[in-house]
Amino acid sequence: MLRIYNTLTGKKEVFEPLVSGQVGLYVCGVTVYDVCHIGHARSALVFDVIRRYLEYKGFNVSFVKNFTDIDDKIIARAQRDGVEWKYVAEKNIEEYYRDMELLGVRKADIEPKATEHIAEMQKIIDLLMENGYAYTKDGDVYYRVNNFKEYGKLSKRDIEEMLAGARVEIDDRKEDPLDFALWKSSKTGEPSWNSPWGGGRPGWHIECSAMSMKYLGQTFDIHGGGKDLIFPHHENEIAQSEASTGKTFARYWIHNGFVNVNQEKMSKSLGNFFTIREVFGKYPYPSQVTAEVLRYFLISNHYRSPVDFSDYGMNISHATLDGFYAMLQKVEEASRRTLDVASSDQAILSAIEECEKEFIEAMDDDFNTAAAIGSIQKLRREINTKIEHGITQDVAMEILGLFKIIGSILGLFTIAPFNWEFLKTVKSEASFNIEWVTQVSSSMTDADIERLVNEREDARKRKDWKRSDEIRKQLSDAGIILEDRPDGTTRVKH
RNA sequence: GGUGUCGUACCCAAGUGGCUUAAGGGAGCAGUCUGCAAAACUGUUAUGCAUCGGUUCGAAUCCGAUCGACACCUCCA
Repeated sequence: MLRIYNTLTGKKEVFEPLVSGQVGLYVCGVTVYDVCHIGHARSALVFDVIRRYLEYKGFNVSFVKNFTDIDDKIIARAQRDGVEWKYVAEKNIEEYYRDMELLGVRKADIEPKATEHIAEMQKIIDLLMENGYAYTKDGDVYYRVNNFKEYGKLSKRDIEEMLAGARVEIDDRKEDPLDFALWKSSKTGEPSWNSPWGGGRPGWHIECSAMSMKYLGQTFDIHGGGKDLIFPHHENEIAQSEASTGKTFARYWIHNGFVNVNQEKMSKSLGNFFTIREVFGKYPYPSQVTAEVLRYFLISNHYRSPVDFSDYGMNISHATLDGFYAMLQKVEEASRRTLDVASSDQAILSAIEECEKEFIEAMDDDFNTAAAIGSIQKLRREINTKIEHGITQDVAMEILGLFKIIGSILGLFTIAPFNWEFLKTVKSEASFNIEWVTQVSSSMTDADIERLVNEREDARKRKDWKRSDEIRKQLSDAGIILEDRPDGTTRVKH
């Protein structure tokens, strides 16, 4: 039984979709005025996992994620750079897709663009005009917040208190400072669409009402986004949508927490701002490895809590994944050996069962990926303990199968175990600060490595420990780690 | 000024009334194994969950106060 924390009620609720077996999921995508940072990555990853889990649970998910490709910031960016606003939007959509591919985030089922839904937006504004929720002023159209009695129900805000805060801008054109624009008249040179209220462009918020309702219906199951969108964006979406339809808009609201740096929200002014691209560029491993490390890092916290991004955190995540991949390598080796019966089989099979149960229990509890990961950690330990005594092929296949399923939900373990790249650690003596190694690509070819490993094996047979250790050192300097197995053979990690 | 979230071991982090005299990971220490390593494994590190009161048969979990951190009220994932 899946339970979801609903921002609207402030409680975890049992999830029951509108139509049994179907889920309509809308997530606010990006406003394409710039490239994505790791905050966007977190949001994308969180909802990627939620979507995958819903699918795993057997729901038929309609996942809609929009692009807001017309907005003040896009226009401002275009003016700053002396390019067409359309170019800014298209360029950043391209960049977005590149980033999402790097991250291994699956595409949504429908990815609509605001500029392709102007008519739908105008229809909603029309309805709002008709029933008194909107008014025009000098070619702009505003939403009359005071008429929507439930305004503030999502962000738990009181209209009176907000006014008392006195930080709302005063604008003579509005009847009330809280009113917000549904439609903005365009100045010359700005993008403009014809409308009953004159040439102009949509205000922020209306695009999400239009696109979500178009593809998922006037009432749909889940609406998500970053915590910062609760107010005003989602509050306004509710006001617009519910006032125009008279029906409940989204039933469950899910909001992910921020990515912080040094306990503070990332922001350009603080200079603690990382784009997805920068992280991939800086982290000296293949992008598939980086993707899993970043993903692991971000989902090892609960999605609603803030998470502090750091090099250290990335390294810890990498080291943890190393543990899983090292185990998977051993299991894969075992799966190639023939062993008819093994005393540990039963223990592992029940550990698998236990893990599956705990994993589902954790995910069912508001997508608790942190606890879910705990369950596979326990299994990893159990497998490592038992695998020394040998396991049968069947059991090895069971293990690999389970990790495949769990991996497909979390977006992890997508790399063939022997292709994983282990963390090259540099430990300082003081604590255990691990630094990113700037250069890991070794000049050694696979043939070189093989030759040295073979030479070392000969040396070990002769009990020439000196030569053996020399070679091990030489390889470790090149970033290749050797582990001697009990049977005399050697595992090569690189 | 208003509103909200949060404060769990050396670090990260789950748990939000009895399953928990607090999961999992990292780090430290002590072992097992090993030619030595590495890896893996075992044991160990919070009678206590910011502080002080209260409610309850029972609280990290509920209530109140205090201290601290962050966020939102303006664009923001």
